[in-house]
Amino acid sequence: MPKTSGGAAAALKTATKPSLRALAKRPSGPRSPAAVSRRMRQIEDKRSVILAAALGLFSRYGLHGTSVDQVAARADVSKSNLLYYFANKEELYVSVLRDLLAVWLEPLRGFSAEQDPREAIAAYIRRKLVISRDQPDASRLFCLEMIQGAPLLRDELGRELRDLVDRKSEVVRAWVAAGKLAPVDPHHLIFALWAITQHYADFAVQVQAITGRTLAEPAFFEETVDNVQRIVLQGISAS
Amino acid sequence: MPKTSGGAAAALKTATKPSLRALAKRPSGPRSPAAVSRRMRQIEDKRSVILAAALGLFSRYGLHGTSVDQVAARADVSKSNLLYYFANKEELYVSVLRDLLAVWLEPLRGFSAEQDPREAIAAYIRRKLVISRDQPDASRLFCLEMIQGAPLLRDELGRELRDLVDRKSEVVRAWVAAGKLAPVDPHHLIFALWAITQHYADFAVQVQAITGRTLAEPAFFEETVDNVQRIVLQGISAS
DNA sequence: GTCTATAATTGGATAGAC
DNA sequence: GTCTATCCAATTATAGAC
Repeated sequence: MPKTSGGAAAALKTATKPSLRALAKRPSGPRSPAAVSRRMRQIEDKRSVILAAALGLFSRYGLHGTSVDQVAARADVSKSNLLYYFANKEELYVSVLRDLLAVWLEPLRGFSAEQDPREAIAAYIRRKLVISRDQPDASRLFCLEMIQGAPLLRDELGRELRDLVDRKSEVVRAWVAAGKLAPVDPHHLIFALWAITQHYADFAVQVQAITGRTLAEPAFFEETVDNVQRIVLQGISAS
Repeated sequence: MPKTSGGAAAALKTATKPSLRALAKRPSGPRSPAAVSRRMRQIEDKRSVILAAALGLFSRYGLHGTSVDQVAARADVSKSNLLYYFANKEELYVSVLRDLLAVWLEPLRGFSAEQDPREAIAAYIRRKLVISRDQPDASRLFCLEMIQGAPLLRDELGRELRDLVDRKSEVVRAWVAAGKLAPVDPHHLIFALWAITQHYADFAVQVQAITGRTLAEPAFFEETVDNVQRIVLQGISAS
């Protein structure tokens, strides 16, 4: 296997910092099979391990509350080795954030005017709560970044997020126009959906302090899905 | 006036660090009129200025993202002077947090079983949104602290918050039992109310990026109150 | 009470050997 | 690619004069 590493790997071998920096900037999407040499796999794997460790710490203690040393320790690499893969602390932080936005926006893409709104929204609530259960770190870091004014996501917020929300707002408007939904402002509806579902990740400590339970418990998870769906869809007025 | 400062002030004059430390620990509630000498007023005033400055910075950048120097600069005192009033950075931070919990819990106390649930909840939503509009810093810092696992509020969460929520949950249960409210779990309802109303403070940047508006605009504020009330009370299903 | 040093520590980042 | 050693900047906190 090592012998099969061809031109790409050889080229990478001579290249040191500069090419690695270029690599670092590429978003971690799927790559063309030809480019996936064994060496590049190792590099990507290590980057992933570091990114995962960084997410766990940044999401709890923030950028300034986390030291490079701590991330390195959790990823089981040395500090200087980490700084070989990421030029500096901020680049590491931004790399983590970048991967986040995709996860965050994904569920909303599902909405389309042909769907039944009640089913679509019920499904959306469940999907978001699954994320709050399985990826609370991602949710928390996103929240942290927002609270701080999202200095590093501001540009993307202005574009990607806004575009998506605008498109989905049209879907909601169409539902309302067709009489399939009570008259509600699309923006406020989307905010409500985001807020309630994220709450169970961001305020997990509070939820646990009050109820004594977490989404990790299947029974509590289902109970939560059911209640959130009912509140948003039916409201709480007596029928 | 200075001459009227009697025994209490004189006692304070000789006492230096120790007594000031003791003073620092006292929660900033109303004090007996006799104890409010002119000197103590000055001390309390200065503490308040520092606390306000600290809230503004901690709520944006967190404990570690804020330096004592920055707080001092914003409060218009020197760093060492600040450290005369607060033993260290953490004591300052905890002092800010302490004042917060009261603000945070206040609106919920209003609930009582005799009220009409729809009116009570509508009023609650408005009150919380007023806080999100007028005291977004408080909301954000509270959120920051929760995300980090509330290491400094954990104890109080376990008691004060839990007790209050338990009592108000009984009120909600009574409303449901009386058929005045659709069957909903009190905890999830309270979480939903908290989440949606806080969202406009904590995610203000996102709200602004998407809608181009803020709660500071009276029209947008009223529109928000109206939509949140409708979503929670009526739900979004077509009637 | 307030200020001017200054001590003491942490933590990000680099240099250079291997 | 990885490590050790080290530099350097930023900050917390204290000492001590006024």
